[in-house]
Amino acid sequence: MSDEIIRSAPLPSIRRLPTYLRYLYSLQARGRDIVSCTRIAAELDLVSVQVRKDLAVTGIVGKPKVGYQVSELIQAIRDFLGWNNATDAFLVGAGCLGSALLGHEGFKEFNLNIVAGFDCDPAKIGTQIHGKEIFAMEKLQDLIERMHVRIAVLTVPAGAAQDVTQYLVLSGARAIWNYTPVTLQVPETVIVEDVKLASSLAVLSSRLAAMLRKTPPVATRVVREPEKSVQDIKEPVF
Amino acid sequence: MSDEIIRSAPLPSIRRLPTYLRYLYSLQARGRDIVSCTRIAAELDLVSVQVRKDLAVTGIVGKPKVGYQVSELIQAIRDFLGWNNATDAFLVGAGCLGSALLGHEGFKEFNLNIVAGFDCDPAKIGTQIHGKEIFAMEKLQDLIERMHVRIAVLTVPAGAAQDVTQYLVLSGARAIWNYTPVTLQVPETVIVEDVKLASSLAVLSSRLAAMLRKTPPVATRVVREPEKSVQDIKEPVF
DNA sequence: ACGTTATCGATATATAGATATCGATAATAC
DNA sequence: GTATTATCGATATCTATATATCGATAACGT
Repeated sequence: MSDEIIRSAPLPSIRRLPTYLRYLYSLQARGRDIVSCTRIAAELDLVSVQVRKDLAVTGIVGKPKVGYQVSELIQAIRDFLGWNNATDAFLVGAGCLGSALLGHEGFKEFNLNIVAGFDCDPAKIGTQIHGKEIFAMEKLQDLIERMHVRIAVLTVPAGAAQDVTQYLVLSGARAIWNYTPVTLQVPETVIVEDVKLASSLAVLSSRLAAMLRKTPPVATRVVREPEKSVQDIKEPVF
Repeated sequence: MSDEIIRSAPLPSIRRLPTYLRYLYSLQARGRDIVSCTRIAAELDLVSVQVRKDLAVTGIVGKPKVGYQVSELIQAIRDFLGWNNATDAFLVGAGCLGSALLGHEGFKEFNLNIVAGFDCDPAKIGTQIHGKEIFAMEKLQDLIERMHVRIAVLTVPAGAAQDVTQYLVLSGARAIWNYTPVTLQVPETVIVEDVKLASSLAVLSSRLAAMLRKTPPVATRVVREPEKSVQDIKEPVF
């Protein structure tokens, strides 16, 4: 009776949602308030059936022959992702990459608000980076509790990643956005999402290697025209 | 006769290769020179069959009851990914994120060498960021040709992404590592690999939202011990 | 030396995801 | 008012990937 399978939405669909969201914003900026899967697919190099199935995971319904209400779609996607209310996060590891993320404007688009940084380097503690205060690691637990922060952005050196993670978990972090290449060990109650830069580069490298094997450098190339310009997008850096 | 299907390696396998590589480095640092799929799987939270199949794409062979030679494995993976010889790349867009990547030590691990940055901001042109010279965009074509650079790391604002891409393609770039959220339009001869930060955050957010729906905050948590410490890794930031 | 066992490589099965098909619906044209 | 058509939503098929199974091999213990 109670062993009904709660099939969560396909991960690939979830991954595509932000792309749709961006496109919808651009439509809104252009004053359009209705859109069809056919059109979305055409603009984003996908097929309409897939778009329809992806959008379905958010629970939205469209009208035959018409399409979807742009504003409703935006609302549905943001609801599904929990991007309607601003979410606070802490950043741990204010090195090169960490500092960049502290100042990254693009996160605003997802309502992700990195409120402060943490580091173990005394030289950094007490300073501000891109307007965000840097605290000592020891302050983490207290601040997580007091500010009800759930997400930690992890940008420490690989060697420190697991130790810091242990500390994060003990301090009450519920989710870790992991920019390190380390496979983190966490209890089941804690969510880890890896930003695997290395995986991404691996795909690029192997494809490039394969292509260079096949096609030795050519002199002329044809540039395909962008199908429909995705130029006039109001949203910023990413 | 000639229509044999050249089935390229599964993308998910390729994505996992860097993880194996890192782990193998750590083994090497600990002086071990033999390893089995069983062991790799245990340490990286995978199953042995999958590891075996993944490693097989590189063409390596192991010995029953023994495993693989660590050094051979490393060599095979790096060969497959083209990470044995240093690869030069240009970075385009020296903003917040771009600057961070210019100074990012972790890329050394993949033998990726970002040799210079490009930007349209006159204030940046001619300066150095993390020791890398910043050039005017106009210099791109000439330098790509003269230095035989194939890879461009794209970190411009979203609004400029497609235009800059067009320019990159015309300037002779063969591969684009895209850190922007834009779906780039390129000719088939050019490789694009997207680093979809937004997708990653979407997964994190939706899982967190789902978890918070189910399990309201609890007071106590159990911390699972890391199975085998992945601590003593010599490799740096990522 | 011989049986036992850990591991590999290959093959087979299962699952997840992508793609194709089709009836139903509502807007538009006539 | 009726025919036509674009689109949705559901179902069906196909493909890619993950998981399971199994024989072969080589080290190890007895």
